[in-house]
Amino acid sequence: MPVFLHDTMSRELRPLLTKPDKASFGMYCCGPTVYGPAHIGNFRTFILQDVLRRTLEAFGIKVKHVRNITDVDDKTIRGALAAGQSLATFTQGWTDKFHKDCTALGLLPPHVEPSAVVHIPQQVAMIEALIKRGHAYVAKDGSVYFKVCSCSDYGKLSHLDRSKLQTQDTNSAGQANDADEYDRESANDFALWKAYKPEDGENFWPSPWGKGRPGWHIECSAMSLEHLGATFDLHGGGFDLCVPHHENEIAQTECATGIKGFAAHWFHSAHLLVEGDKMSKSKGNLYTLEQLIEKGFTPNEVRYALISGHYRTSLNFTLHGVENARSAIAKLERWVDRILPVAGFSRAEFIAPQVHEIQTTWGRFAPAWEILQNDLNIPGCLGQIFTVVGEREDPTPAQSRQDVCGLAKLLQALGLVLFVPKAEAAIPVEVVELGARRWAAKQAKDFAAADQLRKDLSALGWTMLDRKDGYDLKKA
RNA sequence: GGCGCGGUAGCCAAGUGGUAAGGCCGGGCUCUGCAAAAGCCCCAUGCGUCGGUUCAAUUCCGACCCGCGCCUCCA
Repeated sequence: MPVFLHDTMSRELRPLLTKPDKASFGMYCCGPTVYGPAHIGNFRTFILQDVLRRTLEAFGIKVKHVRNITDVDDKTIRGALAAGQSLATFTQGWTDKFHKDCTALGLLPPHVEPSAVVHIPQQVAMIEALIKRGHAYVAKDGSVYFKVCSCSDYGKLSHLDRSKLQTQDTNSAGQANDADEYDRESANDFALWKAYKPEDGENFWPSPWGKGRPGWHIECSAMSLEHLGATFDLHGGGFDLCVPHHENEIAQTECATGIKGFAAHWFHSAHLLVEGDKMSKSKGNLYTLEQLIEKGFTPNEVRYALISGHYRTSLNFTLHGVENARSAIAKLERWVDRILPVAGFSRAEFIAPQVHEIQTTWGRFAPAWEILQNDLNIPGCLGQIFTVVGEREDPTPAQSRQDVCGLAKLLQALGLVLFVPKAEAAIPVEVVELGARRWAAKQAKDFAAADQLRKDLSALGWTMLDRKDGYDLKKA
């Protein structure tokens, strides 16, 4: 059974397979706009795409994953000017930060990560093709707009009825949404090329229509065409990108190339709620990975929390949820630690990729793998993993070897890592000393003194966990 | 107005035409000088409401109630 995934356009579950004439499965994902730190909502989408890619690879499909960097648009230009930096310097800084977060979260680097700025010639060529074919027009100020009414099937992704396309009189900022003001023929038309304005500073590029910069939507069309061709296998992004971004991408590419069938499959992930609220800067609930690390969570725990809901259902991200993730991971680690000696594997072997190649079996985790392949049901898969973990009877060595291999492969598909060494806080000298004295008192059966020393330790914010043969000191 | 999503235990969250996975929390037990950790056990006769279809519905159909998203920059 192949991997099945819900497709936004056809609204049905469809198999994901490489075309017979293609060497790999082409997957394009709309990447970040690098004008600030990406927040966990952005990362939920990228992590889900990463799990999809890993799942396809675990299934044996060779994937070509393309995810762009949007490094020219209103926000990046505004940000660079405000920071007094060149656009390139400004966006490189945020790109580096993005890459650092991605690595921490266990995201595999895409095979190609195109920059919009680097692909401006391709965008200009595409706009020229659109004008030539009668799908775009040049406005008085030198801007170029896409003529939506020239594209008969515009809106097919989200099943918009073009005759009922309604553009509101005002936008969310309360400003008039008036076609005349923008020199557009229709308020539905969108910019392919934006003529230079003084507030753009030094950020402009030459074009047949004068200096200016590309519109946002054309960037993705040009980059996907360049790296995956006029048609490819899957296009992903957040649900909010459906309209208008992805509708526009379809229209641009299909009208420019004359080839229908832009992306064969559309993968959209639902948005995140934070503590029950929509995420927004004004509510102060817009977490970045860095903020969560400051709160003491690991990126691995954040990743677990972000994938613990189905991708088509909005997930309520809470701090409590990350704590749940931490407990769940710890439970998994304990189980693996218990079964590893039975299977004859070490922790290092469990984490090392060669273990995954030893056997092709999934052991008792085969059902979990089946569930994951059915519409990327990660919560269902995790539930099944814990069902196995909770089984009463201990497996035989042979069985546990298969289980270990199966679980290792499954965790690799989910991108979750066990036994991540945690940076333990340094233990102050006085705490070490108090601990030693309490242990001595306990050995001497002077329990009154031992209890007092425990109290002293907790007053300093430390707890002492006794084992048979010693003790651990932990920050409370 | 158009398109779409959801309502399952204290919280989070799967799933199925045949009587509710899993995680967290909570409770009990074992262990333990104490405390913790760990292990074991328990924890929804119920899946928004009301009808319908059915031998059987939380699962299908209809109506309704509630919450939400998009149509406007946004993962």
